[in-house]
Amino acid sequence: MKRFVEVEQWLKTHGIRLTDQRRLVVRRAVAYLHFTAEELVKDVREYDASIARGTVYRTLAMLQQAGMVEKHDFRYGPPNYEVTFAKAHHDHLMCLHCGEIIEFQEPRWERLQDEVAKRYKYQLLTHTHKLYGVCASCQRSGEKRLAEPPHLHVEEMVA
Amino acid sequence: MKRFVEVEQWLKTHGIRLTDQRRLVVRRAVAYLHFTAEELVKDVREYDASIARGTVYRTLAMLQQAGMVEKHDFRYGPPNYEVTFAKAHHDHLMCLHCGEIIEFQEPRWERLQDEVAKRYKYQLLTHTHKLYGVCASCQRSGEKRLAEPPHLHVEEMVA
DNA sequence: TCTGTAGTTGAGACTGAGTCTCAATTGGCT
DNA sequence: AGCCAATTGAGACTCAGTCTCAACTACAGA
Repeated sequence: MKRFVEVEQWLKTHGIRLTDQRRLVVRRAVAYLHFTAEELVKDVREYDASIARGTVYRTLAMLQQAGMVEKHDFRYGPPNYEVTFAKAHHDHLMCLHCGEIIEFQEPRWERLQDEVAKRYKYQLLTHTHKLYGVCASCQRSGEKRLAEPPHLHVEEMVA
Repeated sequence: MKRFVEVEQWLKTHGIRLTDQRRLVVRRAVAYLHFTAEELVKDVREYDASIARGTVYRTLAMLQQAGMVEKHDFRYGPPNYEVTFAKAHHDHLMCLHCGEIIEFQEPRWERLQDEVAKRYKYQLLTHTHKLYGVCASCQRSGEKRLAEPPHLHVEEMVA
């Protein structure tokens, strides 16, 4: 992971005032790949029990605004956040059994999209493209039950 | 719209027991293009004030299960339901200013999807593909404010 | 380094959307 | 017509997220 100073610098240049709470939220966020707001709330509270839930939500909204994280509505459970800082655009493929999320790029899509937008005279701003299926290993284990919301592992705090 | 008898017949063959409440919910649902659960609750209550909110949600879940409606998570507000009874697969293009939703088909996508799924050895089940932008008329009127959840018009009860 | 102030925070009440429970009711097979 | 499993209404409950406001704090400027 990038030195954290870089991220802080970047936040400052985006007019974001740095507080201890924000530093913590951002640090913990970058330690994840995908996470839900509530998971992050729980996680940061292990480092600072007094941090308010509202603060986490506010910070996430701010980071999203600044383009550092993206909010994704997957099919099950609450929205998932993803840190996209210095990351190329990609779409998602999700396993409905184990909740695994694969990110992939497919430039040919982007072209088709532009075509569709032109067809309807839309000025395209964003898009979401999500594929849902069953991953190879779940196919093998032949599980029957349907997806729980994807589960995350807590990693160590980034220095 | 199709004669309602047809729809009822179809429900029966899908093992769905017909009750007055279900008949009402289904009739009102097919009167819309896209609607949210709460909009439908409010709407059916104009015909039967005593209908329980839970009944509407249960019926929607059932119709979804049976493949008669689809649930879409658009970017703003609660999920949107769409009656897909006897309707070909399509994706969506939404205007972030006025909430207009355009349905379009793009078979070339389906092929690309299969390719991606194969690449990761996924068995593909479904997908969602949503484009967001600004429609031609909103571009002209140059509105600044961002999307309210799409707004619906209540149509007359289908006979 | 100090200060003023606009921006940020914690706490907790509040909201919206959806789920659950359970006793009472009902559809539809026989 | 009678039976009983499925369905319903009512309302309590949950979960995720928002809002309010007094107290606190980052940081630009003196």
